[in-house]
Amino acid sequence: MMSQTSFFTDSNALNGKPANHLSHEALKRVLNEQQFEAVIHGEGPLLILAGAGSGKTRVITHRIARLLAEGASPRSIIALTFTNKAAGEMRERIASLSDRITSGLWVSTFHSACLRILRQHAERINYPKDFIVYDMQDQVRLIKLCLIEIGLEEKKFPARQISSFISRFKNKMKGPEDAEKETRGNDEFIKVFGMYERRLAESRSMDFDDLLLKTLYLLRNEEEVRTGYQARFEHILVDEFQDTNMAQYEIVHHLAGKRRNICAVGDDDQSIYQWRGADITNILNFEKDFPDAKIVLLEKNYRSTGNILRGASEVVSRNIGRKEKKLWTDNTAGEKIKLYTATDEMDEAKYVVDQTKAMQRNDGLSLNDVAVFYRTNSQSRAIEDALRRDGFPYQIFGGLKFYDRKEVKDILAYFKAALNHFDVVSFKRIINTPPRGIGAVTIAKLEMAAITEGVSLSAALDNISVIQGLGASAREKLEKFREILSAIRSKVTSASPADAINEALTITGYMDWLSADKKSESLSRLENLTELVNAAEEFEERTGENSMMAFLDQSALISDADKIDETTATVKLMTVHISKGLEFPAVFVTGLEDNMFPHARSKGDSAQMEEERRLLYVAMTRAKEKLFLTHALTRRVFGVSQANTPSIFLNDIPKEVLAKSGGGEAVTNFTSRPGRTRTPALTNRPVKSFKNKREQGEEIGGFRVGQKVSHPSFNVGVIRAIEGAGEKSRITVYFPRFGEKKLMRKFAKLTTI
DNA sequence: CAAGATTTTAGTATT
DNA sequence: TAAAATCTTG
Repeated sequence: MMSQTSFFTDSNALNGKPANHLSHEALKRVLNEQQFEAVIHGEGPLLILAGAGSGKTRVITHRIARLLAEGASPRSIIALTFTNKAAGEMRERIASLSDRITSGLWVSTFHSACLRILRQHAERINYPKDFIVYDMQDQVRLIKLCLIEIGLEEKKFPARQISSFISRFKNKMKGPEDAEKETRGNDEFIKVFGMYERRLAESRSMDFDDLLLKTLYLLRNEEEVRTGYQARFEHILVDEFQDTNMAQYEIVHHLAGKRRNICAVGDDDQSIYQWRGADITNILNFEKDFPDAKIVLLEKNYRSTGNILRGASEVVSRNIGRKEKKLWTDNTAGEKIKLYTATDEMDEAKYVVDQTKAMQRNDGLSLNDVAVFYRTNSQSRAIEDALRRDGFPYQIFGGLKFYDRKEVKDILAYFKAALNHFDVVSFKRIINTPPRGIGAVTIAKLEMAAITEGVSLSAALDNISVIQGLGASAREKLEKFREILSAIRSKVTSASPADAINEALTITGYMDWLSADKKSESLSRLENLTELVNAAEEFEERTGENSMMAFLDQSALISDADKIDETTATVKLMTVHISKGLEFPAVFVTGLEDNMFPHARSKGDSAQMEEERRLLYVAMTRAKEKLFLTHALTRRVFGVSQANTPSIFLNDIPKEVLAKSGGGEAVTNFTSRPGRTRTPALTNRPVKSFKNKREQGEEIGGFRVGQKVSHPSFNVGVIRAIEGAGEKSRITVYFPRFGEKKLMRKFAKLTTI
């Protein structure tokens, strides 16, 4: 996928005589000087700063192949990536480069490597070997349970937000005690955090952060474990190092031990997950932690044309606090970057379709060569509609994951609850799903019994007589549920995952429940459940595993982006985040508007604005030959048509690499400036260049500047400005919670108050 | 208790 | 707009 064609075919051609193709001479032929140095570097820490498209995956894979050729045992090497997709790709390429048997070689994501370690040694930290992995949804559910128990309103303390706060602390290896010191005055949060950690442990479950933290704990405190892995892993390679968090860094450190054979590869300009706890200092401080580290800079870009590279570099160069680097390329300047001003999101989508059509016709591009990026998932709709209208097949990535779907999670929850009877979240999820007449009151009684008896909910259920004040019908219903759960339990051990799931659909009554419902939604849910059985079958075939636990583990750790289908020609639609690590001959980056990209929520925070900028850099550098940037003058957001000015980032693309089109009359407030003018990125300055701006107090069509208005979606706000009159007039309103919005009067349902 | 009505909310999501 | 959360009613 990230191949530089000539090299790739080269390595295939050499399959017959692999011993030679990893010699210095041979390597020199397929690698540039810096890549070569990185590949043959011997013992000791190595940091590879690899710009976009500079061939970092090739360096890692060649390095591993070379280590193997030099006689290193496969089991002495571990390569850590962030996605399953990256891991899979890497594994494949190593296999094609190396003639050695690579079994025993670990190429996996951080999380699956940790899970593997933990399944091995869980008992040392008082967890059963069959602990459950909680995904984000489970995590939020558990937090909700804590909120209820503490008596906090979810309104004031949104569980999702709390979960990300908690995660941020855990990412920095901090617990509730540390939070207490750092968030003085936020007693509620500390309370929830504390209870969450307790309940999680009581559930014998681990969230994603735990997978890292508990592994780290093992490595730190269990000498036998630590020395065991240190002895084994003589070489550690870490990809996307800029996106590691503190815990991951520590894990790498501990694994490396005294040998310190760490090879870290990354690019600070491509760090786009800081909002999730990625700690860019890991890469910026590598040299401080390893003063003797060999540092290799990969600055030659093989992917993009000169113009694309130039435009992208200028955008990211506005960031402060980055490692200065000068990406360059031998490639021709190529076509200019095209900038299209659309009237609205439909026009934007039409442009995408028209240009795609033209490229197919004139340049012989396959639909597989075309990708459309956007900042937020909701933007995909207009583009989907347009593609569908013209009969273009497309695939969409991101959004709701298969394993996150309600019906899939429901069924899997039965197995989690069956495997681990301490798992509260799963138990509560299924006790009345499908509805079987067990309501809040009955559950409360069951819970009460569990607490007074000091046992799990599941254990209390198995001993119904301990439940106080239970009516005859409630008892009967609980009894029935108990039977269902125990039937599932017996299937877990007696049947393969696919068969077990298939039978669970009947045993639980889920199938009947959905079939009885005539809504089309239920139909698609049924299809998803069939798909789940298929997925389990496929899993068994692929891995040779037939334990339910293994299937559950992968369901928690896998994502949809892993299954990009290359076989059928489709246009690929995805968020910019998902695009990282991919490349396409033709790329559209859409919605380049103020408040969309950069996103409204990032404004006023310089760190977040820098990340938005890097995000655009990542997006632009995915393109090999053709890059289209689009922005729309108005866009429907949450059902309201909103006028948007172009993204300020566009100002930073030199005009000599740009070709503008579209928009015509209305391109205001946007001038392309070459050179190094620094954009004031941080201020939410009022929109300039209003035509016919009204003075305070003057009334236009029932509205005047300074007036308070109410909006169905954005609540109460104050009118800042009114442009134009009649049908076309636009009103700029400041909403305290949503910021400044420029609304079309025609559409905005504003009422004066 | 559950279905239907109403209200609320709105980002990105490698694991 | 649309999905999810919450409230209302049978």
